[in-house]
Amino acid sequence: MPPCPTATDLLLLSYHSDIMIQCPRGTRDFLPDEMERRRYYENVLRNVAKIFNFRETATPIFEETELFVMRSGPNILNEIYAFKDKGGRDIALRPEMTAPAIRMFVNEMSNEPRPLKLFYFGQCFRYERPQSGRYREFFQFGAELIGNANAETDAEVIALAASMIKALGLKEYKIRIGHIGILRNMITSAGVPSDKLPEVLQKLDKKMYDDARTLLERMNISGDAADNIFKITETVGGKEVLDLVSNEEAAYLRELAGVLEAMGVDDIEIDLGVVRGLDYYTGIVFEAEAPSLGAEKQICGGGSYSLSELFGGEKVFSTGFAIGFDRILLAMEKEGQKFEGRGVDAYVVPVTDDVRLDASKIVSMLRSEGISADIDIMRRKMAKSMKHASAVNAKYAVIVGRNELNENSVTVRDMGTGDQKMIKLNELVSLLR
RNA sequence: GCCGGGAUGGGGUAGCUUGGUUAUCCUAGGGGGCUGUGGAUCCCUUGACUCGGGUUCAAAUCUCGGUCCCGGCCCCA
Repeated sequence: MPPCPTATDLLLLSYHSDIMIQCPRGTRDFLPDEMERRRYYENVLRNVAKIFNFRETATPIFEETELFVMRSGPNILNEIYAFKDKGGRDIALRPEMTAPAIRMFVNEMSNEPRPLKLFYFGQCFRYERPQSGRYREFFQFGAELIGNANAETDAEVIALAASMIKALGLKEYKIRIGHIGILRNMITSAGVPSDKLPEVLQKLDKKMYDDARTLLERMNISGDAADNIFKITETVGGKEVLDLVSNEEAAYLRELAGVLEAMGVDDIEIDLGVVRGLDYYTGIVFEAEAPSLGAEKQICGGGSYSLSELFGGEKVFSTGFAIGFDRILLAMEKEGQKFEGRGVDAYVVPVTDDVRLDASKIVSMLRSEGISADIDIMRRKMAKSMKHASAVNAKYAVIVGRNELNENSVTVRDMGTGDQKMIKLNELVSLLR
């Protein structure tokens, strides 16, 4: 190992260094084209949220580590970026945004008129092995509806998620809705003591039916009852599948399906076998997946929960979800959805060097009128500037030459069609607009 | 954390099995010609073997390790 380079060494190196620094594992740079695309779709999501009267919030990118441990348990420490800051505080980059949103609600919004309809967009961080659709820095779009535990609340949130996916233009996807209590209720009424419930649920979640069967046999559950439980675990379909179960959770889902139908949300399935490991989930659970994505195909996950009392607030029911922005963009790309960048509206081309100041005045005038405009600053010759205008996808070339200026005019060339004409300077803005 | 496949100019690639001249081609970037007009064409030019060790007279090529990417497992709050 060579000695640490001094500042001077680094300065010398920086002149032309062989050392290349790359993005840290699992992170990405976004170049202008990609960024334009991302911003566009971010705003599609924002607009849908606003139409549903959800309002945008933002919380810090890092929080006290304890916040996430409270929500998800100490094991989460293995999977997040957590560290001590220079003041000795335990800090973590946020791995999700529901806990921060509820913290914000408890701290600062608990007296706001209910319901609260909040949404947010931002990056989260998880220390996991990256693969397709899974990054260490990733972007989530999320929403929380804090108010009441009822079917209208849940329907509002599910309708929002469904509208967002639709608005993005994704074609192949499935939204499944389940209720955390259906299986639980069934299993306990079959005679499983409640302290054994988590163990059984875990086996079912991992589809280890043989293990589950021996477990149930040990508790004197009949083979028929076990078979019935396994069947329900696997059942997904339209709302008619709810007829297979007669508990109150099924009745709730039926009511929810009715509200969704009234709202025109028709692209959902009922999944009777939903299981969640964490116990702050109180009712419905839903998720969306895009089959084109392979192993990391879940693009949206949500449900109703009660977290606020964990963070020192009153007990409030909420329903929320998060969309995996990177994944859903990836799915759209795989479906062949193209995004066309806009390019600059006007590219100002001085014909000769002696008109550059006049060209600068013109580009400046266009900008002050709110027209995106650019000008040759490489001191290129005219032909090269035209070539450049074409390369940067300019809509119009504004050609500034001595002939034009003598008539108080410029030549405007439509770079798409090649048509061009000379027009007076005072008509330029209205023509470009 | 585990299993497997990869990494060659800014982007896309040939070469690797069988080590051997100046590392192939396309594209992109910069400059120039066609002498006030882009997408065409021609000329010049910039620019790469992921990093480190080993084997060898000689390594992009063989070998070991690191890093990063990709597919899958685990996890998925």
